[in-house]
Amino acid sequence: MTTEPTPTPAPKSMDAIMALCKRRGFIFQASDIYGGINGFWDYGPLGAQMKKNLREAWWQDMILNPAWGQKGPNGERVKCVPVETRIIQHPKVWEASGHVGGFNDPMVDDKETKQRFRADHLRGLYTTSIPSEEMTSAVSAVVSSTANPKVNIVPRATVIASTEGEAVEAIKDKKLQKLLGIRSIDEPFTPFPEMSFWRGKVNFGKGTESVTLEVVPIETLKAHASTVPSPFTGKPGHLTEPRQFNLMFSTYIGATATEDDKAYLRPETAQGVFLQFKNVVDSTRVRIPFGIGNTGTSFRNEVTPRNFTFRSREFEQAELEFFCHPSESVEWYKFWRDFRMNWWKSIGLAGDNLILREHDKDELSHYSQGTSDVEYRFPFTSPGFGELEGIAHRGDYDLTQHQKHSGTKLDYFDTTRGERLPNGSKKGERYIPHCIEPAAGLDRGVLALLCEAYTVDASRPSPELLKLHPRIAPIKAAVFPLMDKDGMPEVAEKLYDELFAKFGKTGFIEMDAKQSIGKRYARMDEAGCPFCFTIDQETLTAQTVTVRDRDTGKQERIGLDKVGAYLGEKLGA
RNA sequence: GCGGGCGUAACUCAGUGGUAGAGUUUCUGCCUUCCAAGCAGAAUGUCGAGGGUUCGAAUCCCUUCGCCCGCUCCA
Repeated sequence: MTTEPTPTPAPKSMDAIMALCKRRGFIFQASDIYGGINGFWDYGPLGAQMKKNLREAWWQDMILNPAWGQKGPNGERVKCVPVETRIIQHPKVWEASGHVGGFNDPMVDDKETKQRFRADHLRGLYTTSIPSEEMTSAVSAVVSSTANPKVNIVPRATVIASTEGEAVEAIKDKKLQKLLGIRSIDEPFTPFPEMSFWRGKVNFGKGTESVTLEVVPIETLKAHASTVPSPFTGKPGHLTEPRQFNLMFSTYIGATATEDDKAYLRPETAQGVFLQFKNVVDSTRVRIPFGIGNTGTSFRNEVTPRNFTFRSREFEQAELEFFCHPSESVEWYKFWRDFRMNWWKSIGLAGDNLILREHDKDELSHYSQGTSDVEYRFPFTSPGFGELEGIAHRGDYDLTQHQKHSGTKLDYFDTTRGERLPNGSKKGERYIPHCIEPAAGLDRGVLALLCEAYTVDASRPSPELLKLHPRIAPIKAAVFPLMDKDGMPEVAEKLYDELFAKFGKTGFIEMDAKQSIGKRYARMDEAGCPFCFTIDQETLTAQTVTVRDRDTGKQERIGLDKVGAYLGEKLGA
């Protein structure tokens, strides 16, 4: 999908947003009084309620009334059920899911310059005894196949690049050449036909030599860490062996806590769903296609937690695993992708800051037939975007993996499929369902909603406000007696009681009589409260109040007895 | 992990070796009022933490923690 280049508005000030979040009690640093703890954030009163509103909206629109009651590609109402699964599961779960082994790529550090790079990005210049002219694909195939010779050959120089082409570009730089001990490049590098290396001619100081440029195998780095030259200095002996950074948090189960009791905190909630797939099918009258939803906390030991709450080490996900027949999976994938985009729009992220980005083919996991991200242009990613939710077509990968590792059958017997039998019923079909996974980050959602809602309008008496969608706003309404006397507080109290009884389940209802009316409006603007109802002199005589709209500042006068209905309509409650 | 910036009242910040400050906020009065209004008064500090130098440290030095930016990374 190509996106039209949209004019990028000046990003909002993240500092100002963070200051407001702290000032008004949306988000605090975790363990603040101890100096904080890197990568962890707490929610204050308004933030906690706001996040709950977001979670409830998800639950409402994904579990109780999935996709707003829309019909799916099969022409029927979408059916979903919830589960609540644990943060800690059997350690083997994470071996099956692949998180323990290959969660991330091995990294190498240069001990001298302290720089770190991905081991598989290291390209080496190898001098060969075979002159460039004589190198044919037949010769190179023989050379490559003889006991993986490159493992035991140390490159003359190294450079960091994700492709050979990039590496060639990089070593055009004279300064880098000098660093790596390259006198001159005597023949430009060109790709060698049908092989994964490039060749050229280089002078390392002993005259022109034929060289190949190719990936330095990780095995070479392990076996010859002390002699492989650094890509930063050209000096050998400063690179560490490739190290696997495990992003999983580990813990120990039981009071004795030995290595045998090691367990992991989940890096995603999805696996809990796959583990209970069979139990849900067996205990609930659900039939494929259907979804299982799960919200909860996950943990990842991010290398660099940063950007406020965007990349936290502890975060909450709201994930749906939607199971369907393989033949319908692509249709369901498109259905959920489009619905999730519309859903984020419906709660206030409408506009150019939200995009749906389809992953390129080479970005996809080997098992996936499609993945899209719902991405938001955060102030700190602008003009780029940051991921809010990933919608992935996971195929039958997860159920197959767990079936293999657990030894438990996880297939599904579909009685609506197969040829029709003489008695009228279907023969049935046994298969492992495919799974479509819309996985949303609730903390990232809250952050995006806050960033989108944050508005500075210098023409207003109160320039800073949060234009939060009424469904998400933690404070739903405020009641103000214009003056703290003449019977107004008593009327306000009564109205407050009424609104509290009707809407107190959805969020806070506030009452405030302190200070000037302007300050009270300003306070509510900053907290994102969409509506303020003010009791004035006229209320006492004509039984009407003013409603002030947060976004426009406009006021209208409505009957005191109509306030409940008015607010109910606006909140969609 | 590297480099740069920052850390002083609830908030925004001033304070380059000599008694910790301003504005806002909050609170108490008064005023009585539809947009951070006015007047008077009051409250609020382990100067991020630890150590050192000094007669004396918010200030200089070392260590450490956290936040922001860039690099790096991002199943």
